[in-house]
Amino acid sequence: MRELAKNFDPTTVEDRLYAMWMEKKYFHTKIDKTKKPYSIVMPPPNITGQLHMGHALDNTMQDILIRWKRMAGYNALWVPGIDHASISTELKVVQKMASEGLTKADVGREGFLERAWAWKEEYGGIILNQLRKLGCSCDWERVRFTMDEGCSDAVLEVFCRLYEKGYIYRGEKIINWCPECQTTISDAEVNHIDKEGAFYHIEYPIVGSDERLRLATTRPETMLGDTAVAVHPEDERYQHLIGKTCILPLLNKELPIVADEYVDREFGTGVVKITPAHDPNDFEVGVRHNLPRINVMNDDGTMNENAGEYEGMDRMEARKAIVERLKEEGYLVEIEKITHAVGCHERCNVPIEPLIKLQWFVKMDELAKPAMEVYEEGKLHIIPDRFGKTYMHWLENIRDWCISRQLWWGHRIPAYYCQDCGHITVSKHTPEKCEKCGSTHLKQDEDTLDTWFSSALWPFSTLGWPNDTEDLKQFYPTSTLVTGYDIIFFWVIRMVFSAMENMHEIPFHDVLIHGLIRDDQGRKFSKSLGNGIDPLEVIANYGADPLRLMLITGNAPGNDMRFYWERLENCRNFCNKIWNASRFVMMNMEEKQETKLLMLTSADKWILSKVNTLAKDVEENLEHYELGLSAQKIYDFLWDEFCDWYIEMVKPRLYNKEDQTREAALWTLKTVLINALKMLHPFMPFITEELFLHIQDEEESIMISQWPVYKEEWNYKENEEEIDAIKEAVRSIRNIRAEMNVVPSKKVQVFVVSDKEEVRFLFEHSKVFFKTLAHASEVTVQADKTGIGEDAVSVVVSNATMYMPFAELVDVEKERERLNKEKEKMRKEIERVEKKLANEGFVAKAPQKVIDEEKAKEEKYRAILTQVEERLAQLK
RNA sequence: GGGAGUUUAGCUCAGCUGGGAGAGCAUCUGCCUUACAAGCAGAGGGUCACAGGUUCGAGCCCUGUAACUCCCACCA
Repeated sequence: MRELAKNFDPTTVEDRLYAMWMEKKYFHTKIDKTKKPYSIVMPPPNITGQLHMGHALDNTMQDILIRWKRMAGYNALWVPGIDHASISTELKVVQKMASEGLTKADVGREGFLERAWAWKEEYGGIILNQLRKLGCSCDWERVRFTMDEGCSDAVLEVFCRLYEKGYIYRGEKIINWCPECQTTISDAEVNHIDKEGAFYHIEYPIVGSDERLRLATTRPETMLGDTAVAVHPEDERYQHLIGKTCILPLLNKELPIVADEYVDREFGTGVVKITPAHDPNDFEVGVRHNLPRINVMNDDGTMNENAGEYEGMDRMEARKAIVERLKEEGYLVEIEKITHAVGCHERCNVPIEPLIKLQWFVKMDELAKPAMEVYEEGKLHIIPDRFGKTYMHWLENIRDWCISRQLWWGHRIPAYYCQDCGHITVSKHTPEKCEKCGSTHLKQDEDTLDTWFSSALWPFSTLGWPNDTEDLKQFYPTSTLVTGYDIIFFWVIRMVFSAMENMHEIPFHDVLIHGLIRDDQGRKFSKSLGNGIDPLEVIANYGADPLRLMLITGNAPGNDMRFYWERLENCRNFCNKIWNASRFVMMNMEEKQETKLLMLTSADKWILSKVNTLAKDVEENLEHYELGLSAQKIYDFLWDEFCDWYIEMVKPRLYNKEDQTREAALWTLKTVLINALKMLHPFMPFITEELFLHIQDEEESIMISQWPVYKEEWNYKENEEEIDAIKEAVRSIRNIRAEMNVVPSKKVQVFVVSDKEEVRFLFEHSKVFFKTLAHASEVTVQADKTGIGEDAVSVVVSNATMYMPFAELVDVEKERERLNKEKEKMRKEIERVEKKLANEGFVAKAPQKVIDEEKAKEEKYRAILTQVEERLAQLK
């Protein structure tokens, strides 16, 4: 048994223990058909990412579940992995090349990919190493990467299958274009940000009339692509204009005035300019009215040849120029300042440009149905359940998913275009010739797939699909997916429908959703605010265990949480507390323990009973994913019950080597501590392992030790009641002493008076607790007040009155006042209970248990009142 | 416009199926008591946002109101 340092120092244990766990291969999971499987696939962090608080929370939760299930005898598997993060990584590599004066065009596709892979090799694993610092017990022999061979194979397989079934198609539709990143993005990647803007009121002259049609737009530059003006079909103001034409200012083009339900009569002037090539709604209107689509912009956000004299200008410059010109020519009648939501790319915050492009899409309506069904049928659980609404709402309103990206880093779309007949061959393997005309002039699509396409397959691709692997048989569907609410629509939904389509089975049974970690002012962590807190720094300064505990306590499931250093310090202090408690236990176990018949005392049985109840509660909370509650209960048990009460109660027995119950005390200390440490291990893996290895030598690691379960033989209800009575008495004495400013060094005699024999028996055998816990010099238990002078202060508890003669310092007046206060309090309590018990409805309808409890209270209060009154009478 | 969440002690938040309001931090008092001052003992502090309702009983369930937050959405 090694000597423990006085304080817990995480830096000296964490790496050593992690290395030990690795070496003993505890993280590696072998398939064991005799055990029930429990599996989690880790949400793969981006290879561009650094570990942040969100990862720390997400992975702590997963590690808790996995460690718990592993100890509880499950065949527990946690698959780690990383995501290629197409767009972020591509940007990083482009940036790096830029510093060398190179562009993508300079190095070409092959050269670029070489650099990207090199980048991945260099930086991609960093975040996984950071997870090790956190203590994550993933199976590192199963690390996957979204672009590794197997995952890539799964991607191609799914693409081909969906294409064959008609769920993947290529079409010319209006998509979200990021002029900055030069790629399409999906609807989910667009953030609507409120921005200051203007509503430009413009007048379009009616052909063959002096009338002018006034309309308002936030994007005047797109008027160059207008191909109609629309009004509501039932709008009385404009009935006479429907079917006529108007003149598009600046271009002097004639535009039809069409009627369409889309127009809101109440909004603006009730007239909308229709630009099918630059607005999704206008696009729809264009389809209904067969309008031409005129694209006036280039991919980089500058105006193109259709913009006439504005060609080459940036879209914002063009806006200014056009507004200026409209003003000059008298078409602009008003500029109204407004704030409106502008769709921006979530990654670069540049306003997206709706453009019509030929892209690949996943047809969603059919695929979404099974994903909704499994939730509605209760096969897929979302915790907390309120997020089920987010899930359903998104699925109900889902639109086709644009999956092609104009990027090089990613899974290249397996579509091959025949240069002769134009036929598209979609195939996992590069086809030698066109499947239609046999031509060998084939050219593969240049685009890659949305990153989320591969992540959507993660639960089964990581287990070996499309091969029929043993891992899939044992661990699929996975048990729990842990992720933040901000990612439900990006990922969770896509995993569910992908699984339903390809596996015909849900990807996971439970989805555990957590919130965001914010700074102490409630703001999101962000680079621009510079308010980020690096988990690795926290770990270096405080340890991984305090961080983990802090992240999961004091927070309701799914709620956001603020990062407070004070809370972290408190968790660090808790580490120190259990460290020292363990140190205390060990200090007393120095000599070889003899195996005697144990004589358990009430205190021993009480704490055993408590730890037993704890096991039951913790299990129940964990089953319900109430991780924070279970951790809190272990914390409270260890600090309050075990340290503050049991250890203090047991000290005299330990210090007296002749004590008959000394061995029982040691055994109980050790047993209870080990049980509590085991329960705490999933939450705080390092410190619990370190202490466990010091305290016992029966098991080789806490990580693979037996999880504590409730035992009926440790249910000592009577002893719990006894010790509770002692605690109440001790607390009362402490209270009085503090109130009267009696210093701890002053020992005072205590008389315990009770006319009940069994109470006297209990106190007679608990004298020691008053001496050690309540600074009593001598304790006398008796049936009446014989020999107790008037100068004693009294304190009344449920089953006894205690008297303490303080000799010189008792002020009878003050004592009377105090007792009267107590009397009044009891009167009120009795009144309350009486009222309750007199209520017929209560007696008739409340459960018997509650009624009995109330009756017991009444009895107790009456007893106290009687004793207080007796004492008052004595004082006179 | 739709949906969700929040409102509990000075601050940050718990409170799991309705049965006498809790924690951490902060404040005040007394203690370096031989595991721990990163500690121990004690204290103060709350109309559980507001108004109704259901119930024998509501912080918890229902309705409405207010304030704040978040998500979704094509009002040009």
